[in-house]
Amino acid sequence: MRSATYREIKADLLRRILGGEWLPGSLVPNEQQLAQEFKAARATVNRAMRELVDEGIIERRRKAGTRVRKAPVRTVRFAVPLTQREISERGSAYGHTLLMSEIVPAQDWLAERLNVTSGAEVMHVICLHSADGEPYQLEDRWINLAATPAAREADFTQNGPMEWLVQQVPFSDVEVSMSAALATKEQARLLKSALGDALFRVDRRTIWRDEVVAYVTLLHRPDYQMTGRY
Amino acid sequence: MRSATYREIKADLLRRILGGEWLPGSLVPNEQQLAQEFKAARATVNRAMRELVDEGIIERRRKAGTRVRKAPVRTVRFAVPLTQREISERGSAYGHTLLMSEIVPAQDWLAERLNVTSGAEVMHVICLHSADGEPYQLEDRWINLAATPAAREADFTQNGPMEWLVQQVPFSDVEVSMSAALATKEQARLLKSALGDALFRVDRRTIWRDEVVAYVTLLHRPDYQMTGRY
DNA sequence: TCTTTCGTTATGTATAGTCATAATCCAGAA
DNA sequence: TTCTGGATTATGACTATACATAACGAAAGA
Repeated sequence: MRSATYREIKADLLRRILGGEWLPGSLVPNEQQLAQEFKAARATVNRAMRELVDEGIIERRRKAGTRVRKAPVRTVRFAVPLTQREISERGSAYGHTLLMSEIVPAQDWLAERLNVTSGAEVMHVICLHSADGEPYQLEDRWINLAATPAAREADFTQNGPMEWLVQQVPFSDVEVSMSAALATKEQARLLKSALGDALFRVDRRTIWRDEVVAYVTLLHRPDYQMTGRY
Repeated sequence: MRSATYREIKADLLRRILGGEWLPGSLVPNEQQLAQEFKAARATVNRAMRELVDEGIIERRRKAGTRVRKAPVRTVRFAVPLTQREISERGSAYGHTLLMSEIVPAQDWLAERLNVTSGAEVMHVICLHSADGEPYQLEDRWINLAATPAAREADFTQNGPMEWLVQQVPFSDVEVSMSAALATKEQARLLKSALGDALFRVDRRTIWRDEVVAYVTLLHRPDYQMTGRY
């Protein structure tokens, strides 16, 4: 019998778990035994098992051994696309209109979100993204000028503020929160929907080197869905 | 100089990338060179780099070498909690009321979602979850009885249908989609909110062994937020 | 000039052996 | 009886080596 690859081992272990052969909570044979069974090196079995840990299928503790998780870690991964890419990958024509761009002192609520002193200069940009000419997303962004002074000279007519920011801070940490919100009159007008429609709202804080670079609210049309998979 | 661990190597590579020493798109030294630099084995460098690939920081291709990603993979991971756990971990008292439980033939729209023939028997369960006595989430679930016949005898008054299902199929594949919806009169009444409020809606299809086991719609109170992090 | 072939190269995977570390368990002391 | 300190054990990590594989690129052939 030929020795198995780590992928084959991983697939086989997964099969036994999903197939109910090894029940949740039960102890899995140790690396030595499995290595022998699959005629592979212990390191190979180890790699297969490590990936199963990453996927939340099993739990491992030194000396205690390896167990099938009782309640698998259930997380969904959502892709967070740039609006422009999201639209063009659907095959639609992307466009955006800069509705506002001004520099103002930060209000209290904003200063807290951006983690700056109240009254510090921030840039406020409102931008409407469209797909095939139809309104798609309303972007309301606040940029911390202390963290990214280059924003003063940025031209958001060519690239939207989102694309610009991603170029500035490609490896940022981001906090996201999603909720539902009722459309105000102004929002409804811009998104060509009705006053009081339920809009899907995404709030993001972009953090880079312990500074909040930007805070943005994205409002989507009522029919918008964000989908993901385990 | 002592040889570095894979964690140290990974941290150092990350530092150089985040610190701007290695710019997006640029070529990273190969494993040999890095192994020499860190006085470690190639396998150790390899492991560090593989984890950076997992995290979407770098891209690797045989022969072509390793590059810093230009547009890092941006995904958010959301924990998908069981409602009961979500509430009790907040320190609130959990409760639920079974509002309906009946077996009916599947309508066309549902048959499509459950991937069964139109008219097949499905179980329809509606359940209201509460935190500290206040309505928290309205669960409207359809269970494919062909896939989980045991649901006929299940008692959802002790454990909610969600907990029951997780026990039945602990390792399921799940499709999630989130959106905003307007509260109907009935929904508003149950959630003690107002008619026409914007509710945060989550739809989930639970798939196990290529069968759709259940389809559920979860409606949250207007102030509900789902948060995550990169 | 265009195409095919093949050598080179960087990553991908596997191996055996070693040492490190955390956790369990048990024996013996207080 | 309770506590403490090893002995044991399973995973975690690292090394050196080897071969596999994908892809680039240059040389050979049409």
